[in-house]
Amino acid sequence: MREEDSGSLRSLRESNRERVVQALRVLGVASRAEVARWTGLSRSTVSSIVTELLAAGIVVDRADDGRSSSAGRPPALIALDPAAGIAVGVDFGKRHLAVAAADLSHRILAEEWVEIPEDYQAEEGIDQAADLVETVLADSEADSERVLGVGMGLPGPVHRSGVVGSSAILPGWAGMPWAERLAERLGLRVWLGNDANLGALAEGTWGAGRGTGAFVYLKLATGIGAGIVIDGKLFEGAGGTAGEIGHTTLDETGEICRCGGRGCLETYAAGAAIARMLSHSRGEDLDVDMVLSRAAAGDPACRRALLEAGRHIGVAVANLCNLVNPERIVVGGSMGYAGDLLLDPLRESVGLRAIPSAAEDVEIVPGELGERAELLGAVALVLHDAGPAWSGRAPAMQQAATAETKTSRARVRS
Amino acid sequence: MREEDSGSLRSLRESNRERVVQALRVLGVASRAEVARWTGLSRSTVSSIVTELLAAGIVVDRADDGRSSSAGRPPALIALDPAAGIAVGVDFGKRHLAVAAADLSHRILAEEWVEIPEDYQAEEGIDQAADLVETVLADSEADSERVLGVGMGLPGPVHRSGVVGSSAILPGWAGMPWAERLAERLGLRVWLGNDANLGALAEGTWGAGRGTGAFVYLKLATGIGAGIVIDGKLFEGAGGTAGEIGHTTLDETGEICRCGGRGCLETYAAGAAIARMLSHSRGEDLDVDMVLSRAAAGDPACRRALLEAGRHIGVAVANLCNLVNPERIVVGGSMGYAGDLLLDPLRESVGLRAIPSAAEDVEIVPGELGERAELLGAVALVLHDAGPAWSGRAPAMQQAATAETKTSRARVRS
DNA sequence: GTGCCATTGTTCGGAACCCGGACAAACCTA
DNA sequence: TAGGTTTGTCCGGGTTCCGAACAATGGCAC
Repeated sequence: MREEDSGSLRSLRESNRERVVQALRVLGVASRAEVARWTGLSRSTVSSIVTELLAAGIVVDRADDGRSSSAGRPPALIALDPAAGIAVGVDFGKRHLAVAAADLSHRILAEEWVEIPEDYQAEEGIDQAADLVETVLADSEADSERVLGVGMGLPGPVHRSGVVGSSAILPGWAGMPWAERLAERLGLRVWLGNDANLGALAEGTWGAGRGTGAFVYLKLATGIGAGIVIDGKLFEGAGGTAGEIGHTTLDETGEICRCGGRGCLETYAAGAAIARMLSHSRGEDLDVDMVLSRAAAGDPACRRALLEAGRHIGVAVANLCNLVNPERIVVGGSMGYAGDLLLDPLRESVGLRAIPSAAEDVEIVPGELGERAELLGAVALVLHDAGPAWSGRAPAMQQAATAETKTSRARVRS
Repeated sequence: MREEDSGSLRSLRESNRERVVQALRVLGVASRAEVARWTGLSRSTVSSIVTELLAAGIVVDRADDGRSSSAGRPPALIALDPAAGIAVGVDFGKRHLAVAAADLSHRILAEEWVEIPEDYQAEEGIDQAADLVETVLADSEADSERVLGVGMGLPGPVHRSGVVGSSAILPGWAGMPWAERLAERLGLRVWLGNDANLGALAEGTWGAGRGTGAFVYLKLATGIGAGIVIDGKLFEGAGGTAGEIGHTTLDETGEICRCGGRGCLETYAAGAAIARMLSHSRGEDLDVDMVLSRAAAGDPACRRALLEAGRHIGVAVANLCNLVNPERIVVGGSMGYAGDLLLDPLRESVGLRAIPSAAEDVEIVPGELGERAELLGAVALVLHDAGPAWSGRAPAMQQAATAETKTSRARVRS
């Protein structure tokens, strides 16, 4: 048992408080009774916790919602106070940089998306991101005191230590703790995450992964990555780099990959590989987006390329299904928009290669959040990880509650 | 939130009680103070819980352990009452059937291991297992009232529904809920598990997987399977069939595998495949054990076969490391005994093919429990899953505690 | 409109629980 | 033998959850 205080009454209260917040995160606007039903706690307990949260300014009354009231006393609606915290998300891509600021209810307050030149260097990237964060925060008119922190998504392995691993997309970034740099530059706390993991977080919270016990988010873009979510929690593995499906060996004698392996999936089916292959055979300079739009328009070579990519990806996904046996696979990333042009051969491959029970258990669907999945995930990363910061605020919160409550049954030791 | 009663005081007590039991499971014989330190609970809480457990007969005093006492009052040692429950484990292999009975402290009371003809049918297997369970229970002189249940391990995918999937080892078993049959025959509750998962459970509890955040048990025998343990809990996936690494596609154009795929790892490197290959080239009928002993004796062809198997397995394990990023991989199963003859090429393969950070994070070690891993895991399955049965007994337990305690501060409503 | 009903939110008492401190017990060392 | 140390128990204090009772509030039947 490594938890520091689990088992105590305090931790029980804390987990119940977190549960109420989670309920409001999911329900949006709700009455205390609804929260009680959702959490399984009694109305009295919920009432007590909500009183604390109100005093702490985490929750606010929401006068009325215009909902048709049923028989009985009309509920007093509450919701998370959007103004209680601002989370910033930063998403680095191969050629784009996106930044968004959102409140606790996940409403996006301001957002920026800029194209940046390929193969930009890390320093430039960080600088530009910092500038953009400042712009976005200014646009959102957020109280700077309320900014909880910044979530930063990178397309490559992110080790638990905070060091970025070698990546096919951002080769120059390896080996340095760039999150710290951004944190220093902005004076804000920064959480770092792999882009596929962040996409998984987002799709699992608001998108196609909701309500599953185990699902995998597959990001098909310039590179190929995956994020594994188990029981609503991201599974990151020992070092934080779980989900690197792009380096599944498809052919032991294949092309040497940047990762040091041979015949990795990425060398066959990543956006970069497809574009390179078609550019070569066509003699013109294509990128993934062009391939996708031409395929949609009916270009046979581009369709064929997607079909083969789907099959190749399907082999790796079949392996994944055998190993992880997920309930659902959510496909996102720019190539995910190819729809069934890519998904059908992928499904076919999985059906042929995964063991029958695993193939039957899994459902392969496109993502619901589109190209903003990673960005939303970066925001979610802050909201989830900064959530426990409320427990840091808890003493103050309880004092506030005490001051508010006349019959101060709750008191704080020191 | 689906838990029925989590968040309440009762559930807190229950989880603390379970924690104390878990501490005793791990520590064996211990003082209350040691348990308090291990669990992080206060001495008073532990004392109170232990009083309950003593009254319920789950825990007993262990007069003295002959341990050299340090300065201070000598501890009053306690331990789980071995007589409080008996768990039976059944392990089906390709050519063997093993049954063991163990007490709560995991001491094996009786054990049987019989060779059975290859390709035995399911009905025969179940019958023979039932007979053997009865023999073992008789040998162990166990009070039949105290038998908690039977854990049953099968070498093939076991779906959550209880239906056995198609397996290369037990082809005739697919599609039927054999656990129910055994349960009816014995009049005992039966838990069903995949053999690799059970091995993982065992190695994670007592063997080479202890203390890891995420580890994988790799069973290399007639077939190849894996069990994934995350935070001490078995990860089984949506349908309960996670870990089927044996059907990783190594070559899309390879031999057709029993599972319906092509070029699966098992067709290259499973014990059955190696034996078949060598038998063919030698013109004599070899089985895995013979290959292993000859390799150990220096036979070059057998050594070569193991080397190549190791490399092939390494490819699939590298994929697994990329996806799951485990901290450790524990290799068991009969082929695991080949030691570095197999593990060195396996490690080499992983080093070459897994992404560097994942390869650095992982440690590949042989299992510590040998051929009994699966059997012990079957026992552990019962002890873990029947553990919560104590909560069913909890009311009685509390009444007992009340009767025992003079100043009965604890009371029970109904 | 009036009385009944359903639902909600609050409050209060009861009970369960954990913790810290006090204390006796028991052993070791000097 | 005295002092120190660790252990197990007990008690008081404080926290927490729950159930029941109650007031508030609006819908609905008549």
